[in-house]
Amino acid sequence: MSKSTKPRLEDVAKLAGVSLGSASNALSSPQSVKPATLRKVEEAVRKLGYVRNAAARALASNRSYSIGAVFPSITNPIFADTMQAIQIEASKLGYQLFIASTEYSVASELASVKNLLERGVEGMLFVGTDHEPEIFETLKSGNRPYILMWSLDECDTNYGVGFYNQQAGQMITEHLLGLGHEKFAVISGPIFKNDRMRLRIKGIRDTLAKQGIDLPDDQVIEHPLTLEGGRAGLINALELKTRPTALITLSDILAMGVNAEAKEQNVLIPKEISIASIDNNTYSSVAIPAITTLETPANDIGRKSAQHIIALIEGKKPPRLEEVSLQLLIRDSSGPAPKD
Amino acid sequence: MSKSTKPRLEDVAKLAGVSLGSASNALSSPQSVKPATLRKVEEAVRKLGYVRNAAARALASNRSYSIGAVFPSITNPIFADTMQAIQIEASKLGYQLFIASTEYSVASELASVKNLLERGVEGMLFVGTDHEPEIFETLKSGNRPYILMWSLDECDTNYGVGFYNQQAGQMITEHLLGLGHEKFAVISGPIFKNDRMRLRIKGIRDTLAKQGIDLPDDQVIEHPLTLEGGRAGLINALELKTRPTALITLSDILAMGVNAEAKEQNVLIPKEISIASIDNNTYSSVAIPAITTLETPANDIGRKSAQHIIALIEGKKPPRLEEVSLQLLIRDSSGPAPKD
DNA sequence: GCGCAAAAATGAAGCGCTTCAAATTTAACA
DNA sequence: TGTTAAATTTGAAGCGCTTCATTTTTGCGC
Repeated sequence: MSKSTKPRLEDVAKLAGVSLGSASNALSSPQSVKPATLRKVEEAVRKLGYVRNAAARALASNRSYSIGAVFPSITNPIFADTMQAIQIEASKLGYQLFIASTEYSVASELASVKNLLERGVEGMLFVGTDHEPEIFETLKSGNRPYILMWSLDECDTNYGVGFYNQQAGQMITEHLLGLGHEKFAVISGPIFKNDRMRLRIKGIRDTLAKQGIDLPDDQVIEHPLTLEGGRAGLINALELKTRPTALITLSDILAMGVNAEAKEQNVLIPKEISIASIDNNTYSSVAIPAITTLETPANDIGRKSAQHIIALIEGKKPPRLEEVSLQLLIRDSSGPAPKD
Repeated sequence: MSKSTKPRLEDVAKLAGVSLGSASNALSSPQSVKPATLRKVEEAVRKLGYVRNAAARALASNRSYSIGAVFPSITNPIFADTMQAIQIEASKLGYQLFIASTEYSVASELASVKNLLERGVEGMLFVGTDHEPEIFETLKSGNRPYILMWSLDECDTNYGVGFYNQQAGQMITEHLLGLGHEKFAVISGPIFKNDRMRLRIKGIRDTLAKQGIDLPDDQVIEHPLTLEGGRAGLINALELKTRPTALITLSDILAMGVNAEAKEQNVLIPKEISIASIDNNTYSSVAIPAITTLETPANDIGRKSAQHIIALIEGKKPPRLEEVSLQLLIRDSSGPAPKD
């Protein structure tokens, strides 16, 4: 009894003794067939080991029940949390998530989008606002909704779920200002085409300016978003003309690198230099010293984004901008400015 | 000039002045059409903003050029690395990766597999060997190849890419034995349906047994794979009848939790108790103390798995078992057994 | 039991592509 | 230039499903 070829819905229908149309209805809208029919179809499905063919379904119905999300990186834990939240929520609502990652390469993003579009995703999620205009044009002309996650600052007329990165910069700066710091430096991830970094820096700079503190460009140190980036950043910071007493890292992984390098260089945190960060990834609470950071609710962003994009797909009207709340977690890496 | 409806390949063909078949060939096997034809088609594609319909392609060709991977968790950095490596490699070879995550729930795995199968994946990747037999049966009857990642120990006749977890257990134990330790405890993640945990424990137990050291069940402490799990594990370990001087955590995240709790309880690592782990995730090198761990090459596993599954899909014969190499990274969390 | 509206089932059309046998064009060589 | 084989192109069939206009069955009130 060899299953030479995969059973089709027609085989199911035949075995169940119903028409193809009824078999289809039984699977797609069970409430529209008689219980007896449903039962017969379900049994035939089981007997045959029938598996629906999503490609045929998508082709015939012009629906794929899938959404796409493009991330800068899969391995950054903060995005992993968001991905997970999106997946769980989408799955609850009957949608499948397709993930693309550009590994912070701008060039490949358009290619990823096209690929997802070919795949028939009905809506898309992006991180941040800095993307090739062609991407948005493609989406719009294809009539596909999309949502920008994380950054509300420059969402323009797009849908967004996230927070204001400038405000994030402001909050973390005010914390350090409140501790009496006056000499600042910032370690950022790559800034090109990254609105989160750009706007956080702007928030920091503006907040400092209000106190009459200048943050010249050379005090904003740019490195890759890795532990090594953080280490290199601290080394650079220590070589600055005026050595900072407060160091803001724009992502926790940089802060962890700073921690590690500080230990090697025998720099005391927070005695000599305070570190404050933005993200709150899983590991920053157990870093030594534990990192003071602004929690950006990656989970909430993912969950809400999934809800909103699916609402848009289904013709509903979610709020255009959804703001999630930031929370300052004061831990051990920040302290009063040293008095010299 | 409204694009009322999405352009089809037929529209492209018409605009390019070639037949539907030629247009298809131009896109799928460019070398099989004349350069002039190719050029005309490409231009028409550009003019129309044509996007291929993967569903139609898949339906007509019975190929989806996609693979599926089922992970226990998206957020564990060790799996994130593997996912990333698979994606990069698959993409290079012209395949798309679909990721499913069961969040360590056995029940949902079969559902995930069915979903991926509906979606037309041509091959699948799993973590470990402990899966519902029904999953493998479904795959086999559907004639879909699959590969088991991470665990070679009990691959039976399946294809596998990974290492021997028993050997991993042995290696980490021998390191501690070499430091003179005699009192051991293990903190494991959930063991049910998790061959990695089970086999690592067996490796540890057997190695200890050879030295005449017994590892009774109550010295194997089971907690979720979280920082909190690690913390709770240390607390349990300290309450054991014979307090261990050597603690093996079966995943780095547990070791980080132990680190954190040890600090709070004023337990000195490695002076009073040595910690050795298995994984080497991104963050364990900067933990304080830095965690001695057995590096399991998550990237290699991902890359090789992608290569092998695609080889299988394309009818080639990759090696049935591919072993990746383990490396002991001795850092600060392990040291000589205290002499009392 | 009858008639009628509502519910359920039917079956054929068609979604947009690939494929392949057949037809046509090109290239090679005498 | 003529012939033939090789290289291209063509166009129709069909992948497995959903959909929807029709037909058939069911349920209800009298």
